[in-house]
Amino acid sequence: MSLRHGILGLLSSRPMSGYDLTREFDLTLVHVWSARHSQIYPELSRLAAAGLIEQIDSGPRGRKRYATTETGRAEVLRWLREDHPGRELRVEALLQGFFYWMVEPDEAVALLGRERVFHEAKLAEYESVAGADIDWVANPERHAQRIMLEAGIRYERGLVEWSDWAMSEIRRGEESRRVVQS
Amino acid sequence: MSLRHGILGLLSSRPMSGYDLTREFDLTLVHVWSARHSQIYPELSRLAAAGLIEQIDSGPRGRKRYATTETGRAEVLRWLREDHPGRELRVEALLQGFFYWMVEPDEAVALLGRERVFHEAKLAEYESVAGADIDWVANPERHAQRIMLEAGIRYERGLVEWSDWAMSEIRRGEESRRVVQS
DNA sequence: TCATAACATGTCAACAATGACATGTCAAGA
DNA sequence: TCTTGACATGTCATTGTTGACATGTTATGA
Repeated sequence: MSLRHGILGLLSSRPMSGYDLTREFDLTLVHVWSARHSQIYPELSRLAAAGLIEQIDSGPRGRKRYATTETGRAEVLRWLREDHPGRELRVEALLQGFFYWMVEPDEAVALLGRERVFHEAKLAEYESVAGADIDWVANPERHAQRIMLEAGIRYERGLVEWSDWAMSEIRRGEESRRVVQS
Repeated sequence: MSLRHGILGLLSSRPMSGYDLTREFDLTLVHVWSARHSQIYPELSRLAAAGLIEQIDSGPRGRKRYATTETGRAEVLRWLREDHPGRELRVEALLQGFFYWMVEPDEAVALLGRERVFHEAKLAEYESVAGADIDWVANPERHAQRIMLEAGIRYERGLVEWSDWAMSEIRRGEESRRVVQS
């Protein structure tokens, strides 16, 4: 249940409302863990009931700000130190790759081209954030963000390069089977 | 709903039982999309009811073999050509990275070291499969598997290299803040 | 002969996640 | 004055996923 820890982690840096948390998930965490407001609000109630966070004040428009409690911060640390964090991947576009053999090589190459376009755009987006005029080492929190951004950059760059490799590999396979057959 | 398409894709290569499918998911697809037998069996019933697959025979121990129907194969192709395959990532270990600032630099480095160990082992595993005495281009299906294996190799290698980079980056940040402070 | 392990299929309660629906506030600018 | 868009919080039905429970078969080798 990482939604809980994502919220707890964000609230450890500063008090936030459900709305703020939703925005934060959408802007940064979404790249590794997405969450909608419809999941966040009920979880805030549960976390408050469990004593891991508490509502510290109310603002205009019914805004409710929450902060972590001592127990809540301890729970994030316990989670960070945990022995077996989930590393499981679940990517529909990569699942599709296993079935590229079902289409003609030309089309498989086209599908890979589509992947390349997507990952190249993502890469450009990340690189522009990384290149922005920000003092990334000013504080440890921003530095952690920069480090995770780098993971994203390398991930996307890896997939761009992989797409290229895969396209040429498909041509190579096609060629090699053509030769064997004749 | 990619479970459905994973099953349909696997059955497009050869008829299989729920047991076979579970094994296949566990051996290969698990790296990008996991599924347990408790999810597979009910889905097989639904797919059969929808006319996308059909039971072609029965074997010993109550074994039931299924094959795709024409409609089923068409559905896989429709899915492959679909405009917006999900590329969303959800990796708990990477979510944790955003909160590394909550622990001391030494501990953050240790946590990254743990990640490095994990990804290095995964990488070695994938590389040993890739290096096995297999004719990967013999047929398009195996070739697709090799291409996806390559994605895994690059993904894991990327994370090993990223871990190294991140560890040195944390040291650099620590140093730079120490200098500013003094 | 018997134990074990792999083969084989299923159900179900609990939990996680999504997308749609629902409601209302406040600031800014036309 | 009014409209629009951002702010803000919630619910709920449906669907996806897990882990535990349940049951029985067949081959292998001790």
